[in-house]
Amino acid sequence: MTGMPIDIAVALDAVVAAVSDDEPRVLVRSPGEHLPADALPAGTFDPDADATLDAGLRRWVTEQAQLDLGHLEQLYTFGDRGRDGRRRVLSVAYLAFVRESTPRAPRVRWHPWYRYFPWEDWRDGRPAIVEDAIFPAVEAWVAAATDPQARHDRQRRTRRAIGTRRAPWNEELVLERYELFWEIGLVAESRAPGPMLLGERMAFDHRRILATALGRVRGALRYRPLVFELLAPDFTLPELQQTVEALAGRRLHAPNFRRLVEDAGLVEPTGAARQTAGRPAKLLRYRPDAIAERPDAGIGFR
Amino acid sequence: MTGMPIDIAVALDAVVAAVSDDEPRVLVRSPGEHLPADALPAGTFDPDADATLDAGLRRWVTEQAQLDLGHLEQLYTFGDRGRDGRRRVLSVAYLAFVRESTPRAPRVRWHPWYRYFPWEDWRDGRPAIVEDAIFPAVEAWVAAATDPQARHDRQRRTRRAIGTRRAPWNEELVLERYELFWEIGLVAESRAPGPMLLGERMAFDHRRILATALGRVRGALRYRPLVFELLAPDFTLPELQQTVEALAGRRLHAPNFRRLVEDAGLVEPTGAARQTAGRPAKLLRYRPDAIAERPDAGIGFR
DNA sequence: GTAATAGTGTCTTTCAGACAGTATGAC
DNA sequence: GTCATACTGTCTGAAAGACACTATTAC
Repeated sequence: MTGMPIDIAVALDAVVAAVSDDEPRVLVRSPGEHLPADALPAGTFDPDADATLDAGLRRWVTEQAQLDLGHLEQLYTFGDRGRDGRRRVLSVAYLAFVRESTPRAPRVRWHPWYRYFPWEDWRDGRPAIVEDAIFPAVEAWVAAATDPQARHDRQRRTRRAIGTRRAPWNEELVLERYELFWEIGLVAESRAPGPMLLGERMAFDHRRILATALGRVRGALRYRPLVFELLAPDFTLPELQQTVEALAGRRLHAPNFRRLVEDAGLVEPTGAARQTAGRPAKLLRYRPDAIAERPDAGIGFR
Repeated sequence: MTGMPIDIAVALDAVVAAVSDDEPRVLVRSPGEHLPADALPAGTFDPDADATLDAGLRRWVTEQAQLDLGHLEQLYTFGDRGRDGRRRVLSVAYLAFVRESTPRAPRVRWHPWYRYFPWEDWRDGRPAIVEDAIFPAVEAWVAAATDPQARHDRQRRTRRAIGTRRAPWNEELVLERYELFWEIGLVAESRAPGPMLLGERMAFDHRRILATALGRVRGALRYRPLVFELLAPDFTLPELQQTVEALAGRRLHAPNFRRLVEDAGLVEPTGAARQTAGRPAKLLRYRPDAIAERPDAGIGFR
């Protein structure tokens, strides 16, 4: 009834994220033989070796990066035919967080996430690349549509992905933006890359997976206490804020951030303090019970 | 570097949802040979026949139910070893919406969603099953933990999944509840089912997939204009409200609902009206431009 | 003292929930 | 007129953003 069995190679791809020096970083394998550009840690799923997909993924990451993953969640399953030009047809992508970026292994490194997406970091205001490169290129693409209906569709898609005067830039639509740029030929991975290429390229469709991950992280930040997976057990409120800002890609208002976190009951003081250049900051720890009390506890900034 | 190719059978499972007569319904295959209980439409993914996972899924649903799907989104990929006791080890689940529940095919029927989850429908207040069956059973399970640490963990998990005085029932945690009941033996699919079994059973792990879907729908309702996929092109505001209530599993305040929908700019009047037993209701249509203007436009009820 | 960073109090706007009341149809 | 359903206006309270201000360190 459900057809003859057909066997397919299944890959597991890992987006392993950390934040250090206020910079979101992602674990990548450096280029080498068979690897034209940076690639995510990945491997084949072997059901005989691993009971679950999670377990298989953890095993590959340990093997390739000597790293034990903390929080792990499934991202998306990509199944385009010949998506990476090889035999593999299905790949299940996962998103993982680790507390520190110290562990290393040969051929693997922590790379700043925004090198692949320079247009996504608005912490110092709107990046020049948006004004100088993206808006003109996308506007030209919209204008190039001959059919009025097609032009209207492009207009709408553009407005959603990169905003306009009326519709502001939506920081969560990372994937929509990347796919738009891919289609227009603004990224090296495009089928027909144009003369101007944005950001660093990755192997296969790994930058698309990374875009999916960044969008997911930004959406989840508000609703779930994800950030704490990236911080040391003890941290200060400014450190927490800077980590959130790094991932959200924009600045937050410190007094309000403080109130949001405290009112949510997400943290408690340890009693100690951390030396800084100014007034010392109180050390805090995460209070896991918060999630039981308020099931949607996150840092509800807008 | 990424290991020898290993081939795996990949299944596609479809949760196809519709709302008719104020009742959320899901498309199921009726029991028969090789099918011990209701099952979701499903089939094997064949990359030679279908370029994408989506396309394969649409083909299977068309074949099994003579039904063309509208909106389709990926739900989750399940990969537990021997999850359905047969050879298949991976299954990619999708969620689809259709506007009407008219089309049919042999051995396939529209079944009320809440038959599988009677504890999820709070439209007429808290269901008796929650008070009479679920709370006692879960409390007994918590109390049965000998280790104090284990008891505390069970306590916390319970509080999150089904609430208490302080923590209210969270309508989105459908999967957490189902998994809790599965573990305690309150559903027929459990490894060790107890004497009391809640809701109708399904084949394989399909009820778990259905729980994932219901949780996803409830979460997405607030942020994305999903409901309109389930309604005829013209509809009244009360119809819209009842459809949302059916999926959310609870009643909403009509005046506020009206304001939320109108302020979001999600609908516009067609000019016509629908006859009812009282004052006629104005007919509306969905305004797709709303999503471009306010990218997070949904029906933001709490 | 100044500079630098951490932290507090309060005003204002926004928005969702409650509720009282009005409108328009069938009978 | 009554009944039933659709729709409107207004108050209220919670929460988030802006902003002015205070606190505690190093120098």
